[in-house]
Amino acid sequence: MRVTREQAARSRERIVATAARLFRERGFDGVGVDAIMRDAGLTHGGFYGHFASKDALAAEATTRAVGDSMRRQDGLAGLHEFLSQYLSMRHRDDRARGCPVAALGGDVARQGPALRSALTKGVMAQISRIANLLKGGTPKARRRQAIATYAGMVGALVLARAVDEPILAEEILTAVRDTLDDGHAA
Amino acid sequence: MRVTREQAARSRERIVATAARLFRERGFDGVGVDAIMRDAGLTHGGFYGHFASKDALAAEATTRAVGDSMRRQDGLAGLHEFLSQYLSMRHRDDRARGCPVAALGGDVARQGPALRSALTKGVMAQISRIANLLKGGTPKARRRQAIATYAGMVGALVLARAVDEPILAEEILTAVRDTLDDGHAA
DNA sequence: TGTACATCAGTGAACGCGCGTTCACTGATGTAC
DNA sequence: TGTACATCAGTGAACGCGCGTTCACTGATGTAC
Repeated sequence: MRVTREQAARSRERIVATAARLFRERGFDGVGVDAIMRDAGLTHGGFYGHFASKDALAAEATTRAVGDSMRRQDGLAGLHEFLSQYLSMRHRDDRARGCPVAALGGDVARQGPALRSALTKGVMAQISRIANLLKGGTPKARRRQAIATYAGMVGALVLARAVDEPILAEEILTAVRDTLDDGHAA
Repeated sequence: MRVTREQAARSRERIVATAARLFRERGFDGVGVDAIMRDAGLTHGGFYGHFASKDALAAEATTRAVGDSMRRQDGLAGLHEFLSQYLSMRHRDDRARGCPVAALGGDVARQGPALRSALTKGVMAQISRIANLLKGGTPKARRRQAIATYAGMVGALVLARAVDEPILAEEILTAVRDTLDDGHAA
């Protein structure tokens, strides 16, 4: 049955938000169109009224995830707070709402160009933001340090998630957090 | 037709080696049993004479990839050489023979326990090796620094591969290489 | 050492299932008068 | 404002394809005598 135009827009919205969550949680190949639609409270047949393909949704969902992720950081006071939130067991165990670069970075190289482009924008935005949080040195040095900091963060999260022992995961997160904090203070 | 026992052992060997390569290149879900068997010069029907399941092969192939990766480092002189090899565009563009942790780390959390365990062993071995290459400080401090170094390496590689602009990829690799080299020298 | 039979590595067709996509249909919404 | 018709968001069945797995079969190897 037909629904209000406004309600249809809300449906589309819900599909994108659900996909942004599920793709991060289970990967692009780990979630089907039917799972997304069911989670959004619809049936899978209606999907193609909203999107041209699963790939098209994936690109839009990735853009959404990146945007949400950046917006979430707006409330953070500084790099120290950012680090301790990013490098936490809570973040490790919450792929669905966590950093899309860490969650999807490994897969994205095998996906379409739209998707890659969306994630690349996320990487660039994140580097710029970290660079702005750094103090002292030339802009060039700050950018270099921002890249190294972000790489350490993403690597630590990937490692902490890959490893099957929570104690080791925690050790990794703590070691990188402390090291980056030190480097920042110095 | 039946073949020599020796030849059968070589077949099995070839399947594992092929899988270790293809899984890193395209991910676990990106390669089918038939593709692996074809690449190994066999037909897919014979697969289950060698392995209980695709998952069982994946675990063995991951162990193999980790072992090969560690063995490859034996010839390296020190951390500086290791860093410049790991953080190179050549490594970025050669998933198939590169670091299995960077190639599979993102996927492994959604896979079976045998696979995760294989990759966890790789992470632990790599951390120990880097710690041994470091000089000065307590063993505890060296381990902490080794973890931070490894996280930076893995993160840099993941980012460089995720990003769709080679110039940015190179900038990331160089920035992390320089930063880690500096930290090591200091 | 030679012969006869059992074994079993590898082949290729087939099965079942899930997934992306399509399509005819429904019935409430939107629009023209 | 009310009525009649067109539109179209959403439904649910169906299609085609690929993939993991199974299986009957082949014929060379391994073994027992």
